[in-house]
Amino acid sequence: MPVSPSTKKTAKPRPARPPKPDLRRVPTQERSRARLERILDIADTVFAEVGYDAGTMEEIAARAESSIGSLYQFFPNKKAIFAALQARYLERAQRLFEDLLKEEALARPWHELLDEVIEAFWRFHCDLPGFRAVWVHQSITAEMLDAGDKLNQIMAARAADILGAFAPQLTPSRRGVVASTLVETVSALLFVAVRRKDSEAKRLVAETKVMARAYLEAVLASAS
Amino acid sequence: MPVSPSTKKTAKPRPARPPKPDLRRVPTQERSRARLERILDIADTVFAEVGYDAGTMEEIAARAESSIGSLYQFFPNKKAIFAALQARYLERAQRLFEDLLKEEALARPWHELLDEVIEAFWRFHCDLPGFRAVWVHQSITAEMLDAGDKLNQIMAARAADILGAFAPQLTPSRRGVVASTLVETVSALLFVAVRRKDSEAKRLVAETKVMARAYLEAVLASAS
Amino acid sequence: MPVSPSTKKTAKPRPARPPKPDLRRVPTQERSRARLERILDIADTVFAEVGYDAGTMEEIAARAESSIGSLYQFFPNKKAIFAALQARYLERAQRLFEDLLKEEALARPWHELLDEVIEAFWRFHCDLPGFRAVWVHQSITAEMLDAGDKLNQIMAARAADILGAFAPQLTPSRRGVVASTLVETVSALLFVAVRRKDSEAKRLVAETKVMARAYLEAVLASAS
Amino acid sequence: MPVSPSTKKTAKPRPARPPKPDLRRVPTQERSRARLERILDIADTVFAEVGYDAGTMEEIAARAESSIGSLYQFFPNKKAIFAALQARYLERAQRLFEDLLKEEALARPWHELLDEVIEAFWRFHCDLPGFRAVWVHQSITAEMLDAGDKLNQIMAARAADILGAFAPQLTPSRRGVVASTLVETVSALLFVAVRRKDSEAKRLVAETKVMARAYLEAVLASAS
DNA sequence: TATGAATGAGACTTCATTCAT
DNA sequence: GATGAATGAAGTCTCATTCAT
Repeated sequence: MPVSPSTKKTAKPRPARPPKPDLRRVPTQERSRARLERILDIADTVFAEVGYDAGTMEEIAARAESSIGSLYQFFPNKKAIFAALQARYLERAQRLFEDLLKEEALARPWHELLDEVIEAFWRFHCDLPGFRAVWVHQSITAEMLDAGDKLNQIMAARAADILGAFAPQLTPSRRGVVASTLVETVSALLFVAVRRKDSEAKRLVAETKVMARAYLEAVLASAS
Repeated sequence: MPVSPSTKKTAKPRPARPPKPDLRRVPTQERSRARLERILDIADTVFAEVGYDAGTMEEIAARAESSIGSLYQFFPNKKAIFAALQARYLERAQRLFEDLLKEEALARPWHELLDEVIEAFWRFHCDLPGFRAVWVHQSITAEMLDAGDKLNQIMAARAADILGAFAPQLTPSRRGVVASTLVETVSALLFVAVRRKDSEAKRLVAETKVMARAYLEAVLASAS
Repeated sequence: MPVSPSTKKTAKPRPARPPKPDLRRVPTQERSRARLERILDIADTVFAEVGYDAGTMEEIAARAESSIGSLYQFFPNKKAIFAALQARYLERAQRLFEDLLKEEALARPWHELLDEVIEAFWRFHCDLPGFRAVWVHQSITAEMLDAGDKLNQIMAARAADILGAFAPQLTPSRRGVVASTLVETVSALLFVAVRRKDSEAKRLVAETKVMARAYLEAVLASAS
Repeated sequence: MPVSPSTKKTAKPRPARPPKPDLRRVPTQERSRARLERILDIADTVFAEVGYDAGTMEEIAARAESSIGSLYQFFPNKKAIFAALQARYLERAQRLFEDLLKEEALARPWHELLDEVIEAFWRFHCDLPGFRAVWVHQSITAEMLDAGDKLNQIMAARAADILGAFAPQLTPSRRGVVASTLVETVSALLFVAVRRKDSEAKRLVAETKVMARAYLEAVLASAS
């Protein structure tokens, strides 16, 4: 788990204008919602192409065929756009796994399930090219770091649950470690895979499955 | 998502000046060599602390108790400093593995060797905090990206060699895939581990070993 | 093993950067001192002409035949320039009164002294046209407000001292009130006078003397 | 009187569009009149709180529970709102003095009248906190400057009339100077008083009366 | 008429890089 | 060679004003 010793808000004596909300205008109108989504899509692409720092607000506005002013009507600042992207990916990934791990899933052999999850996550990566860029950037700014870890943490927690169903012989603590290791490994290998050319990528995804399965079997064997 | 990655105003009419070399003045003098090394050390720290973009030339110069002018006598621009850092890490990592994998190493059981390599690489991460920061940033700028991959590629090549000695039954192509997968996994997990707090990090390193060994055994088993 | 100068992976929990100092680079060089003074002179003029908010950094830089960058090498931000102007005026005004109110001054009839002080302050206003603009702006921003009052307070304190010498029959508290009232009146009337055309201004200054003297006489009469 | 509005570098090459009228739509409807008044009240508060430049149209619209569009239906631009505020204060102040200086007033001793006027003007200041803010800002923009002076000029003219009744021995020209000086002094001191804390403010108002009376007595004495 | 989303000029500020001393 | 003052392009963000609905 990330250290985050910082939950304290530090009790600033400052009369404290509240930190700008991430969304300035909440779009209820159909049209506006579409525009906001469009802006996020563009920003995603831009950040993916040149990175967070080099991606300028002007570029985003221009590509969205919008004006800088409009951008700032939706987001109070550049960071907020990035945060919104992270949130969007986080939500999408969560939904992906929720869809995948319904109750009936647990009825099947675990390695089938494992393969399927890996496969699904792989498609997720492929379909959303910005994901990697946005997620990798996490390490640069301290504030964004925790947000970055969050996804893996959530997935690890879910994986630990599943693991409980399949391998009750593992202590909860051990389950946590194993789940976390598994998630990080798969996550990392898929990250690498996206950058590879197609054939290589496929091979790497396949290897990821082998790796995950072998690891889990080893863990189970040593725990029996 | 809009494709048009080309709206950039780049296309400068500038008639293609040749790219600046990464090192302006090759320091032959003893004193100068030390200074260059010092600058790199500082830059490493700075980038590690605040990231590439937020790390300013002035900050680096100041901390190195040097002047901006001096910086530019060694490096033609900021990117060159970063590139030099990458090169330095690349070289160090290579040397690390060369030291580790001398001929006598091959006489021992492979899983012992594997553990040792992982352990050594882990210490490498711990001792050089800038490593991670520098390496993670790779993904931001296209030019730096390949440089980032290079290290893993080199390590993978070396690992494939070793693998040839221990598992001659694998085809060279398969050896390549397995070695690469292994290197990426270990690399990724150790990256994650550095950010964890101590006890957790240790556990993750241990899991990394389990994972690597299980994977290799699975590969060998299926190839026999 | 590599050198690794700073093993701390601290990632700084930034310790509350101190508020930017008002002067970035303290100019020791002759040349630089002149430049800084020049910048202040220009800024003074600009603010006097169009006011603080409408006076842009670019305008100041351009008129000083300098670049924006240079401006920011001396002052961390626009507010700092304004603060420097206030400080400069404060100091000049203080020096003016110190020069005027040496010990021998007390030997003369008080109304002569009063006339002289008013006259001197009037010349001060005339010679430094920015004074009024800078001082009047005080009321806009809360931070600047106190600074703005400071001058009158200082002058009032000095006036109270003098009053003690000439009118020992007044209680200290009453001396304070009278001095403050006097200073505010003179100050205000001279502020008005600067904006008048020459002949009118002269008449107003003369009236100011009449007013001040009449007030003081009334005060003294009622206190005897 | 200060004519010189011309030292500015203005001289816009713009082919002189006629200045927008200050009021776009003259509200004849009952409802609209109320709304306009409401907007002015809010604007007054906003400007008083944060100053002219920092007070945004959006803030004014929001607080008036109106929309930006509506604002622009009443006023062609921000400056016009400010001008309207000035006009309103001007009118109110005029009315105040008209009420105060009816014919029967001239039957009483002049110093009683003087005290009463000062007292009334003081209450005016206290009741309308925006007054000071609006009036002080006058000095910033040239166009607003003259408007700012206007009030004092009008009051001075009225005072000169009264003075004619009480002190026929003064030449009309002298009467003008004295009246103007008096008005500026009282005005300035009351401006200062509003910023003081209550007890001090009261004392300063009292001193203002002393000052005004003493001045007038001195003037009358020297003219007899 | 009323609304408030959209616009974009323009403000402040940073920082890589140059160059005179 | 060393220095660091000077430069100015470029980036973020604000806000008066317009205009389609």
